[in-house]
Amino acid sequence: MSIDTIGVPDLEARSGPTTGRASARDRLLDAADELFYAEGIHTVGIDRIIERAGVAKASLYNCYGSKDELVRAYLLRRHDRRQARIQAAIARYDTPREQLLAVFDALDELLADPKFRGCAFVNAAAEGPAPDAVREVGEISRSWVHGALLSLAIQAGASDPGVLADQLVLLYDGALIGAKMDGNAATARTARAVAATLIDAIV
Amino acid sequence: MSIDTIGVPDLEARSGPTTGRASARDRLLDAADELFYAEGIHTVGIDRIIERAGVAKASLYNCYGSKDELVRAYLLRRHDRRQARIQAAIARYDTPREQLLAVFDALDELLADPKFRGCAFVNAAAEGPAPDAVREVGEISRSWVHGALLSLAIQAGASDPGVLADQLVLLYDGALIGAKMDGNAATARTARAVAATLIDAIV
DNA sequence: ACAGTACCAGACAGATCTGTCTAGTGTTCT
DNA sequence: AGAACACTAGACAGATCTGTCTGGTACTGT
Repeated sequence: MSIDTIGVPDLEARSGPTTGRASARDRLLDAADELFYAEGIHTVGIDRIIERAGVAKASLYNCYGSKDELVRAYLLRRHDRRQARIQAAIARYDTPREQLLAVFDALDELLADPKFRGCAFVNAAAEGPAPDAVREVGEISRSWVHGALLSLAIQAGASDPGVLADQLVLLYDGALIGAKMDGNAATARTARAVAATLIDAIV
Repeated sequence: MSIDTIGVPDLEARSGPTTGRASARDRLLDAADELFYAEGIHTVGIDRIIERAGVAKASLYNCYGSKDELVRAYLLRRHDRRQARIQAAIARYDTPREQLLAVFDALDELLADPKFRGCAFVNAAAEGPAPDAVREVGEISRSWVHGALLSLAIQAGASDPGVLADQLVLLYDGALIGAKMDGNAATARTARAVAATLIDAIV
């Protein structure tokens, strides 16, 4: 007890802006992110999360109100990361063609991560009749991806950009599933190759 | 009670070969199939299954030993149906090219079914760290699909049939996911169109 | 100094889960 | 008639789940 109490000021001096440790809210989100993604939302109970976060149960319900809302926060964070990853990949290139293919390069990196366990939105939706939070955030993320690919397809001068975007989303999904189910990280490169064929054919 | 008892001989006269009602084992598998697929394995408890099957709990454990083994039977049945569906689609055509595309026609029919809730194997795997039964049957089914496509790709004279088979599996997976997540049954036709492009390009 | 805030520790309620066990019913085969 | 069999009904154990509530600690701003 006293050791913990003494430790806090040390951390405070070293790192954060105001508080030393991350806030209970942030630690909860970190723990939820790791556990939900690795083991599934249904499988992971509140108790495991608060234990890993080093947080009292009351704090969880103070910060998030319910498990469902914690799930929403978890998925929103996953979406933020996906968005950032794809935008960063796109930013590395200048032409729409290269930018479209860069999306699959980013996917390739993702699949190579040993912590990869599939798409968080697909996994969450597959666990059963999805609560509102799961459907809503899933829809947000999927339509964002579709929109990003559509926008690039238009810039690439595709004759039918809507069709191309649908095809590329299909490849994106297929690579994610294949990598998860078969443990085969090469699916992103397969998808990239098909994408290149489609882009070059349709433009 | 007596009404049920009287009803049995009637059913016996009408239908089944030896017994009137289907056996407890079969009724359990029917109930498990519907409930697990519609709502998820984790979500559906034993009690719901035995209630729908009209079967005593002891009978479930007599027939299957555990919930996990019932899950295995459920997935094996799903695999059998998938196999039958694809084989039937292939049997309708003569040329390998048409047969490959027929796989996606069969998929199209599947997605149009209002009961469609995604791929049972993907869903089961997404619920969390998968028990042996889930991993084993999932692997059986996925490698069977891959093998079927590979065999057709060889017959079609593809220069690199392994690559083509990988690409087609990717499209198959992508269509399944897209249809589930976006409620868009058109993904099978999108996948079919891409498949046609790939087949015609590579052969 | 003191109120307010953020947090921790853990008991508790009420529901639900898998799996076991007892006891009894009805049919079939010999 | 009687043994074997498949099955039903439901209590029960033991674990686990979400969410609430009490009581206490430590730091912050005034």
